[in-house]
Amino acid sequence: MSVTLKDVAALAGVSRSAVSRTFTEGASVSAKTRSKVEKAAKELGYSPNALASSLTTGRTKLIGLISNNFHNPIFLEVFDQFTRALQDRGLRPLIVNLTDETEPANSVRMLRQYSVDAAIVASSTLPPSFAKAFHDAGVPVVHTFGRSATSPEVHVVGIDNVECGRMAARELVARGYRRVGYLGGPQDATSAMDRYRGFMEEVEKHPDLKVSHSFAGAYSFEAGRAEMLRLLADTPADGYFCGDDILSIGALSALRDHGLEPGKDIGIIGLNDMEMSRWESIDLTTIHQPIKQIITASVDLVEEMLKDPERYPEARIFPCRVIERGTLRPRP
Amino acid sequence: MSVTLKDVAALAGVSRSAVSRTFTEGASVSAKTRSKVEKAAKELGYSPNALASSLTTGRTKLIGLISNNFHNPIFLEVFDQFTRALQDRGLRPLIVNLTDETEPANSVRMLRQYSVDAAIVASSTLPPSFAKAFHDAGVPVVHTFGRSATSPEVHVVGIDNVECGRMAARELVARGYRRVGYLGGPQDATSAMDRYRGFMEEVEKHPDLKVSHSFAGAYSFEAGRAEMLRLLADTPADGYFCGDDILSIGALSALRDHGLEPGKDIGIIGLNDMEMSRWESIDLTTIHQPIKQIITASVDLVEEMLKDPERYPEARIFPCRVIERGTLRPRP
DNA sequence: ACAAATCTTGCAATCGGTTGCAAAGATGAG
DNA sequence: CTCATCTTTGCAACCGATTGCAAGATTTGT
Repeated sequence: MSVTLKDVAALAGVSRSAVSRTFTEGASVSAKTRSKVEKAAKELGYSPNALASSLTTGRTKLIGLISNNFHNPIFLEVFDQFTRALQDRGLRPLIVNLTDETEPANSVRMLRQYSVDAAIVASSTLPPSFAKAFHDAGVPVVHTFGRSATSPEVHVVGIDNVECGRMAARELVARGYRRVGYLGGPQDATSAMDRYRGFMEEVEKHPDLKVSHSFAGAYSFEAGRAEMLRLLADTPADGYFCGDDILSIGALSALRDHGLEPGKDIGIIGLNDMEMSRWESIDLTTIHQPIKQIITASVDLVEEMLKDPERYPEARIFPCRVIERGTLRPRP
Repeated sequence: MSVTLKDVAALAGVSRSAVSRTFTEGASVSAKTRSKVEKAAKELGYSPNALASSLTTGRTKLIGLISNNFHNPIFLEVFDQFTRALQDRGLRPLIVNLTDETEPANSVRMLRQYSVDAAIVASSTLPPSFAKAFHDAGVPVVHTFGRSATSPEVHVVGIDNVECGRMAARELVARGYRRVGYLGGPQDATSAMDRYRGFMEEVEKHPDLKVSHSFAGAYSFEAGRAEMLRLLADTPADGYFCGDDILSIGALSALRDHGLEPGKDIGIIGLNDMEMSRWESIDLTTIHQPIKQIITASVDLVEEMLKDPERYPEARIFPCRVIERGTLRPRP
């Protein structure tokens, strides 16, 4: 079958310990032994069994990557970045695709069975308690795109959703929209509610505004489109903050169906700045979320937790900024 | 730290073997022992260490999932389906994100270090030799979206790309397009070349047709758009087969920029039928690739290989069909 | 109630590595 | 050249499980 430590040791004429040591960083082996071992290893095509060694070292370099967002195209970018960032640092992503029914306890158990060194919960819709379940089970965890808090119970990396809500509201107001609406993600998503809070907080400073809000059933094209179609059937607002680019794109599709020109007849501002928003046919004005930095920071935190598991939970919140494109009328 | 077999055995007052046996299917344990053990296990919150047991059983239930397609939105659907299909059967996906430089040897080594039970290469752009490298290293492998062959060297699941090329050509001809073009993916992608072959084979039956072809730099929106813009600068064809929906969508964007109406001025037929193609603003006529069936079949094959590693390589090829939408003029 | 057949159970070896410890070897100072 | 010091090495125990085997416990048949 597969070649083991013992085989290499036999061929090289040294003890198993010697072989083990040549493959572990910073162990004491003479140059002579090392070269004998390396020669034998190459000859046999040996490579150490990571799982077996994890038994004694207690480190698997496996990182659980948990998400429930397999329908928002932004998550392909997220997975791309996460998987690369992890493997660049010698860590291996073990994916968990949360379906609606899966309860936290299940994923926690599963990831513990595989002795993951840490877990990353990548979702803006899961509650802080979900991430906390890992922490409580002794699995270091960072909640990426999680709810920001001044004293979080687990590491959180993401943006200030409330502030983004305000930012969007300010932007609509500054461009002279007077009937403004919030079109958010599902009401049980923490991100949707936080963005809503910020939005309302800001618009309430302007008593002359007419304000409305509604929530789509999911962060998806279809949900955004359906919700906007519903709004258009009645008296719509003239400027909307859509809680996510994919909702915005759905909403844009609804507008065009009604022969309305986005940015002229009705304004839309999104959130995320995903690749697609840049497409000429979409050209969405949106709030940029610095995905790359967020992911790098998340993986940084994972590494730091591996060094010091007792590390005090921290929130790393990144600033967002408005990206000017074609779906809002210009500032006066 | 974490609770082990021994702890449970001690608390339950039985041997370690007894505990192990209550947790392994079909082992011989009396009802009495079993209940004692289960009680103790629950009390301690014990769950067996999958990695430790893999040492003796030789099964990790880890499946390597290897891809280089992190920019085509269809792959979010693919990942969604794969991860669910695997975890529904108690298997765990270990992701490898192939960047351009990564050579096969690296991923093979890495996955062997983690003793994956099998590997799935999910890519239409990688050559058969890539998948074969896993096979040669003793890792059971299935190449999903791989090149179909009558006697493949490894399991292949996918579609007949040559036939899809023919199908697209027939469709264009039947609808009266006389100047037809192939706009394919990168030339080093096997799928792009196979689709090209089929397309040419079919159009060459009609000597009166004017035929052209070109290849985009990647399977991406930007590449499709760029290539179509280039074509429009000269004398474009009147009907195109774009080798992938995302290329098509890029091409459509280029057409609209030039004030051309897809389906009227210039016809486009894609391949994949990804979610986005259904969007009203895109409404792409395309060849449907049965992703779900392909993935289910791939995971089926994985399971069968686990039972019988010597299984003879097999190609499972699924039929495709044209989905009529708005980017080709109707058949006469 | 007894022998034979069938179940259960614990012992101990094993999977592929790692690591503390003490002995052996190398190096340097005097 | 001797002794003290620092490296290198192999032994053996261990990580957390599984499993063949033989002994002990139960069940079954008569």
